[in-house]
Amino acid sequence: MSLDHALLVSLLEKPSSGYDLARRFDRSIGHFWPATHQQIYKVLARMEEAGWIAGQVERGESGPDRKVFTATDAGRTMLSGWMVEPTEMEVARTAVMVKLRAAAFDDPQRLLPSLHERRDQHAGLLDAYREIEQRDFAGELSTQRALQHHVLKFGLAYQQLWIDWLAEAESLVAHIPPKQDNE
Amino acid sequence: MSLDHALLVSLLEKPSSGYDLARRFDRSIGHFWPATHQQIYKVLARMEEAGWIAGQVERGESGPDRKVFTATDAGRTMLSGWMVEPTEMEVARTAVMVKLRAAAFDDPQRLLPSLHERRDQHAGLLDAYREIEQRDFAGELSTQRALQHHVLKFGLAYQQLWIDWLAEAESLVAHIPPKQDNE
DNA sequence: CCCAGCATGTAAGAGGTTACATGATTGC
DNA sequence: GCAATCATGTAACCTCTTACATGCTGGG
Repeated sequence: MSLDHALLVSLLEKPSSGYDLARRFDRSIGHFWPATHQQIYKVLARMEEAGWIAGQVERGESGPDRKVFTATDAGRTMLSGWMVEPTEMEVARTAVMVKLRAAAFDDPQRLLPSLHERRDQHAGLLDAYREIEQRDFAGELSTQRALQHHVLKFGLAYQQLWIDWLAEAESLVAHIPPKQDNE
Repeated sequence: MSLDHALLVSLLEKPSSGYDLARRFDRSIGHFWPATHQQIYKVLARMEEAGWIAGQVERGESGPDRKVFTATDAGRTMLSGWMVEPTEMEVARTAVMVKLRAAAFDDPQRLLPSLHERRDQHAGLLDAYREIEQRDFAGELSTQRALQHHVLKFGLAYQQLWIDWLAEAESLVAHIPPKQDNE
């Protein structure tokens, strides 16, 4: 139930409407906690009722109205308590791993295209992260920025890990004699 | 909907009852696709109905009956088709990242204990993986074993990544002047 | 006698995804 | 006139988690 906390942090960083949050989630924090607008609106409503955030409707002169949310003191307190709780390790469900094991019961070479495609995707993300780093995290950083930068560094290292691992996987799979009866 | 495939692979590796699978998932494949026995029984029933696996009840002389499942040809075909489909990148929801960003609005040092605890957990997993590697993947390996080994290598690198990143995070957080008004 | 392990489930609920809905404005 | 963008939702569905249920056996 931690989309709540991600949204609260986002609102502390900058008061926003649900629509704003949905778009920002596509970029910054959404890389580590993705959410759709449907989810976001629902959680915002729940949090407003709980008193953790307060919404104020802004009349739109040109365009529709927007409801801008701000974190309340109660929300800040809640977040502060959550922050120090031990974080249970979230489980990774990675289909690629299952496929690698499945390859033992088929011609492993058939995996090559999807492995390669997957590697391209990670390389694309890595590039995107690098651009963000260049653009937003060069030179001296405030505390807030430094913390955000460290989060980004995890992303960089994680994508690199995938790229390296997939490259090895491709070469491993490519060198297996095809069509052998292994079971 | 990929617990189906994980179970199928497990059944190809060795025909088993739901109970067996639940216990094996705690160790091997469960590190990359965890599942509880409740889930497993339900999916097994669904897959049997679909004809991907076949169950045979073994009367237990001492102890309860067990229903042992085997992958069918249809199941094998299904798996083979799934294997070559492109794997969409699964999203990582990592609460620690949210907490790091939240720390900018609180005293960051309060994060230290949970970061350290978390690092211990990853170190423990790393050790466990290393033991598995020593025990099960030494010397010459069959195709099946080699593939499984590569999956394990991802786990090793992943845990190491976390450990390094958390260590850096701790030192970053520790060196921030406490109680400053950053917002 | 009680607890741990074997073996199989049902049921309720939380969280997330996908599809669908509405209504206004700006740009081509 | 039509598509895209702004802005906010509802509804159905799937997956996974957590709690509860049952009954039998072997060991201390």
